[in-house]
Amino acid sequence: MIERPRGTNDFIPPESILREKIIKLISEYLKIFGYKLIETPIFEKSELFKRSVGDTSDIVLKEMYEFKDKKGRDLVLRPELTASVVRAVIQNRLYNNNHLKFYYIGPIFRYERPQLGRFRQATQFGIEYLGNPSFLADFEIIFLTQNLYRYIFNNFNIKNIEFKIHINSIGCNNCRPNYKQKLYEYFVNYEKDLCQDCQKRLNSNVLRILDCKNMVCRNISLNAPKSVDYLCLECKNHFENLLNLLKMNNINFVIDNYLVRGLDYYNRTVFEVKTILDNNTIDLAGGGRYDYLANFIDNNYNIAGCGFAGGLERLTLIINNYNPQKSFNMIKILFSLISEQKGLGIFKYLLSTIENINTNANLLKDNYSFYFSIDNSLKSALKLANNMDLDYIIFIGEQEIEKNIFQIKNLKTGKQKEFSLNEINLLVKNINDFLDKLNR
RNA sequence: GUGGGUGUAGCUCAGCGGUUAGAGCAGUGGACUGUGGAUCCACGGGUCGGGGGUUCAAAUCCCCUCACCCACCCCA
Repeated sequence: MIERPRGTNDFIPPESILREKIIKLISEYLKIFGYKLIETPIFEKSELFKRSVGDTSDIVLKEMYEFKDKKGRDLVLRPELTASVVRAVIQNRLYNNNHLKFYYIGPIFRYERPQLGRFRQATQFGIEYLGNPSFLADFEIIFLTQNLYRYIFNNFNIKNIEFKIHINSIGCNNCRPNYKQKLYEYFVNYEKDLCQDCQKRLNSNVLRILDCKNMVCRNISLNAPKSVDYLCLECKNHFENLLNLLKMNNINFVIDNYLVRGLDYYNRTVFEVKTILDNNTIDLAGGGRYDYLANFIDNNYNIAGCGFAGGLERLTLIINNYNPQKSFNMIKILFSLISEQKGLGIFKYLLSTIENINTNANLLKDNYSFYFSIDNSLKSALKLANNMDLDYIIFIGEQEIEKNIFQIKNLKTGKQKEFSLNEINLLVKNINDFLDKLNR
C-alpha cells in the first residue's frame, strides 16, 4: 500500500463538504469589505522567505520544503503567503494604489511533526491590506479577523465560543534597537539559566526569548523590560489610537507583553487569536503590521501593510467540536424504476427526469441531490434508499404505469402519495410543491 | 528535532509465546416476487503496518523501519 506522505490529508466527505462551505463563507464575507482574491504560486524562490520571514526564524531555519529544479534554481514550497502577496504586489506594479486589499486561501507547507490541528500541508486563509500606514488599517484587520470568525461560527450555530485576541506592539526601526538592547542587557544576566534555544536567541533574536514556553525562561521574562514602555512617540500614538478604536468597538483584547511572533517582518502591531479546546489553547490566527516587508524583498520599495492569516484545519477542528453535524441539510431524493421487464418504455420517465434536473440545476442547487436506480423489487429499492439515508423515493413500476401514476414516499415519515404520470414533467421544476402536497 | 502512546477483518476492538487468529457492528445471500430500518440462518472477508532476529513454536518477546495519535518546540 502506498500511503499519503506524512502530515498530509485526504479530505473526504463530510469533512470536504464542511471545508467547501467555510471557504465559501470566507470569500463572501471578505468581498463585502472590498477584499479581492489573490492567487500566487505554491512554490517560490527560497530567497523570498529567507529575506522576509527571516533567516533566524524557525520556519526558514528548519521547516521549509526546499528543492532545486532541473536548472538548479533554489525553490521552496511556500511556508506562508504574506511574503508572496507583497512580492506579487511589487512585481505587478500595484503599489500606487493606497488601498490594496487582498484575501487568499491556499496550501502552505512546513516540515514539522504533525499534531492536533498541525500538518505538513496546511491550508491558510488570510487578508492583506497594503499601502495604508494608519492605525485605521490595523483596526480594520483586527476587526475583520474577529468578525470573520464570528460570521463563520454563527453560520454553524456556534454561539458563546471564547476566542481571545492577544495584542502587542513591538515598535519600529527607531525604537526597537533600543528596546532590544535593553532586553539583551536584562537577559544576559541570566544567560546560564536560559534554555539552550534561548541562549542562542540572546544573540540572534533576543525578542523571541519572550515567546519561549520553557518555565525557567518564562519566569525570567516576567520582569523583563516591556516593549510598550520603549516605544517611540509615533509607535506609542499608533498603538494607543488602535487600542482606543478597539475599545470603542467593543472588541475584546488582552495586551500580551510576551507576544512577539516568530516572523521577522512584523513591526508595531502584532496580534493572535486564541481559543480553548479541551483545556488546550489553540492559535486560530495571527497577524500584524509589516511596513518593512516590501523593503526586505526589494529595497527600492516601501509599502506599508498589515494582515492576518488563519488555519483552515484548526477552524474545522473547532467547528466539528462544537457542532459535529454530519449532514448538510441537502434533501436527498431517489428516483427509482421498479421493473423486472426493463422494457425500453419505462426508461423514458427516468430520462426525462434527468433531463429536467439538468435544465433546472440552478433552482435545485444547494437544496437537493438526486440519485437514480433500477430495481427488481420495491423492497430492494427501499432497502437501498434506507441504507443511503435518503429523504424521499420517487418510484414508477408496472402497477404505476397501468394506473398512469407515479409515487412519492417520504422515507422519514412513511407518508406516500400518488400523482398523475401526466405531471411527471413538472416534477423537478415544482419539486417543492410536490413535496408540500405529500407532507401536508 | 525530543518524549509518550498506538498499528490485528470495511469500522470498533479482544487475543500478548502453544491447534487452522476471534467478537460486535458493517457486507452479501436466504427466510421475504410491490412497501424499508427488526429477527433468524448461512456465507464471504486477514501478507496480525513492513523488514529482520530469538525460539521446537511469534499477532504475542527483541531490534530496525513506516504510519497514525498526543505532548514539547514552533506555528495556522
